Amino acid sequence: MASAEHIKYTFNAIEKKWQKKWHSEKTFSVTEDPDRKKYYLLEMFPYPSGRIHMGHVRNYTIGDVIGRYKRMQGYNVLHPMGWDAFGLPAENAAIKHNTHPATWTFENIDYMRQQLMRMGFSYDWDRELTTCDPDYYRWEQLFFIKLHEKGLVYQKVTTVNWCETCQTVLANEQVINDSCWRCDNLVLPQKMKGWFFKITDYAEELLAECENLKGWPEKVLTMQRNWIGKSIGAEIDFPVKGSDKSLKIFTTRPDTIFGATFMSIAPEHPLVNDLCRGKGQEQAVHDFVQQTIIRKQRQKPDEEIDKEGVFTGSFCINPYTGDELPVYAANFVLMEYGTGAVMAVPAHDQRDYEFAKKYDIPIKGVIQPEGQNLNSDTIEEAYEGPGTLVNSGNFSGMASDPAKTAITSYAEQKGFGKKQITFRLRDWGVSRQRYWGTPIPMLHCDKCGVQPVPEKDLPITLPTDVQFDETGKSPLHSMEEFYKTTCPVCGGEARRETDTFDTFVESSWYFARYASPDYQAGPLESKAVSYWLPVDQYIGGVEHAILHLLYARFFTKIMRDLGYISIGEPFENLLTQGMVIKDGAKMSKSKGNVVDPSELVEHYGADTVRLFSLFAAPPERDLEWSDQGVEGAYRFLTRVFRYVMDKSVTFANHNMEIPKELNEASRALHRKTHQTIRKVSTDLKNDFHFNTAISAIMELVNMLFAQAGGEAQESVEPAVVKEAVKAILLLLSPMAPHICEELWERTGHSVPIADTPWPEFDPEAAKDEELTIVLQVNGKVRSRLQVAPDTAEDVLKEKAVADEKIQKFTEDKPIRKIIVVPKKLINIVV
RNA sequence: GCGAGAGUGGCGGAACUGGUAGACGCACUGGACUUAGGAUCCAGCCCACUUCGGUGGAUGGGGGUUCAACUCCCCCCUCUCGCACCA
Repeated sequence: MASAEHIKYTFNAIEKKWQKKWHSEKTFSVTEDPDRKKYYLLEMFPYPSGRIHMGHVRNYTIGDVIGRYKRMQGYNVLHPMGWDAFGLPAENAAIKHNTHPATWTFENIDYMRQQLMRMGFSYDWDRELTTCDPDYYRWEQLFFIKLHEKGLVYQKVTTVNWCETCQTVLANEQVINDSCWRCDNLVLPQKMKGWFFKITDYAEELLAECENLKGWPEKVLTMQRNWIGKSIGAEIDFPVKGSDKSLKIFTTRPDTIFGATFMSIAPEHPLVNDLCRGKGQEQAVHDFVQQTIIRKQRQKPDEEIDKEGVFTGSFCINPYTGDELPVYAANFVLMEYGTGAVMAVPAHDQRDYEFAKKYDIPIKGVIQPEGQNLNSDTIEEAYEGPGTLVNSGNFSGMASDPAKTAITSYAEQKGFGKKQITFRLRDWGVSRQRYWGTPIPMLHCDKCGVQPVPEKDLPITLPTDVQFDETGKSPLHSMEEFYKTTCPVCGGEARRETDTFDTFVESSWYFARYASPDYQAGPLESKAVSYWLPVDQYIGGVEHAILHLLYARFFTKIMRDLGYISIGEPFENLLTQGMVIKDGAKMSKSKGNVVDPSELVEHYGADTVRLFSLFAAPPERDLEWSDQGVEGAYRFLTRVFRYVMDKSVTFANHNMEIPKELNEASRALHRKTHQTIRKVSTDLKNDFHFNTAISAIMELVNMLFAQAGGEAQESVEPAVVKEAVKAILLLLSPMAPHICEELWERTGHSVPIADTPWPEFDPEAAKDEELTIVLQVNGKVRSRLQVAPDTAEDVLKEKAVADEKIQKFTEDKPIRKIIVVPKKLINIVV
């Protein structure tokens, strides 16, 4: 019997021992090996904000289990880690603490790297990359220049989302409820010049390929589809009466065009001034436009505003009917979508209906729903469904769908319209007025205009000797040494672009760089990327369902079209893990419910923290943190440790064969062992449900304790116990690797568990000797039957009917039917 | 408003293609060991009734299909997330 001291679970020493070993022996470093099947596993890399939080721990633990499991299955597993190191918090911290963003960032990285290592994650640290490293972002600059050549980036002045607090522009995707995604302050519209990626050129492909992303959660795909927002319709020109101009509208309902009774245009529409000039409406329109714009800014996120508008004084001619339609500037028409002008059909569009009622505009029904009689004088809401066209000239009598095509073709023939597909997706604005980011490799020459920086001059490195002031403005804007340059065309004086990239650019391609992180001759080494890509399993939070994942998909297509890679989609399978919750709310400093991973590791060890975050909930669901639950995970590991240490001497000294003849207790354990291997293997393979896998292992451990405890029981064959313990250690090792390696070693294994193959179960051994057949009478459980698995159906029926308890319920009632579910149950209907 | 997901003991969560509802863990209760126990081990633990053998009820609510429903269908309620005047 081992001494108490000997069996103490000294997790701290054990974990550090193995972490050191993994590090020094480069256990998890990999290289391309064409003879082995690769598995590229990736978790979303962190922003180095200071310390890792529970969300990271959960995300990376899930990934680590998969990585270690795949590795034991013989895959060549690439599992890298790095840092999304550019971003605004570094600048804010720099101003606040009077330090440099780089200093702050690198200190955080050092600290967080050590935290991750302390968790025992199986990363290939040789591939660690940091996006603020010029060796990384230089390739981003190269992409940009190449895309500029291809016409896929351009500069334009637009109304952008400006965050006053962050002193920068935000992409549409970064505006949440009209507020900044980072600081939560209200975002204001501002006109500004900036660089854009033509992501809309890829809208169709990004949408279509959603169909092929079989390994993605439907929820994420739906969000992406909605975000891209494809609408098929028509663009029609409505001539302005008494003018040579016309108003271009977009509609998805050309079949309702005969029902148009007015036009509405966005307050910001460029024709607004022309339309009201000389009509006596200038003042009214001007006031309305001003008022609407101001109100839009002040509007609260969820507020539904009343539909309002003002007559511009002009009329448009409906090219189908010749009707004169009054043109209104209306507050609900969006300049950013379609053409910024719409034809209004109050009978068949609820918004137009409300507007028409308010301003007393006629309502004209042109779609007759099947089996109803729509009377446009009495309807109380618009009918938006399909139907048969009425009052629609030659098109009357047609059904909505064919009418859409017919009416559009007519416009095409006559030359005043065409079929048009509109996307909700906007081009991606990437200019940020910030310092701590990748410099945009462009310059402006007064003579030659905007020019890309020549490839040979790359990278444009971010200067480090900069001063910050309280305003938060980027120091680059006033830094002559940086922006003063010469024009590559004429050699004259030129001004370098002082904006930097949106940091989402860095995270849009890092997964590809991991394949060849140190490659100097280009962004990607083709041999390496063609071996490793695509990512087989990507894991991260749902909060990136649109932003990051859409950009990464876009960049993959760009890199493909630039010839760097041959794949079109970056992530084969996507797992979006749920949030970590405490006391019913997301962990946050303001709520005071944060749990610090490092404190827990200190107290219980990394294995316990890992085990609990896997056990408490399946990965895709939110995880409710429970301090007592952690205690339970710790208790379990301690139990395993004590049990194995108790037997370790026996195990280490004997290579035991399992005898052919076993007593009942031994057979039961042997069976349970193989059933556990089967259960854990399927849980890990199918849906990463680690919680049920762990509970299966717990059951096996419980059985060992139960058999060891009872004195009256027959003794269990040591070889069978050894087999069970081996299985427990192997199955548990991806989740709690340190303790398993330690016990593995102490039970006499010289090859580490990480290099040991995943166990196979013996179907013969896993087979139940006896089955419990449930006996029901009229669907209610009345008794149970123990039978051999191969018992014939007639015998089963016979036994069931003869069962004492069953007889109580069936006597003097005729048996109408007996239903037999093989190996499960018998239901007797009386 | 639209779209997606979810509602199961005191709690986190199990339940394969319809077939024993509540695995496993936490909390709780009792016992053993003990100077002590907040360590460990064993046992109990959905609710109600009970002659302690059982009986009835129970997976948000209501209805339906079926020999059999947490699981399938219809209606309703609640919660979470996403989108939100997208023409």
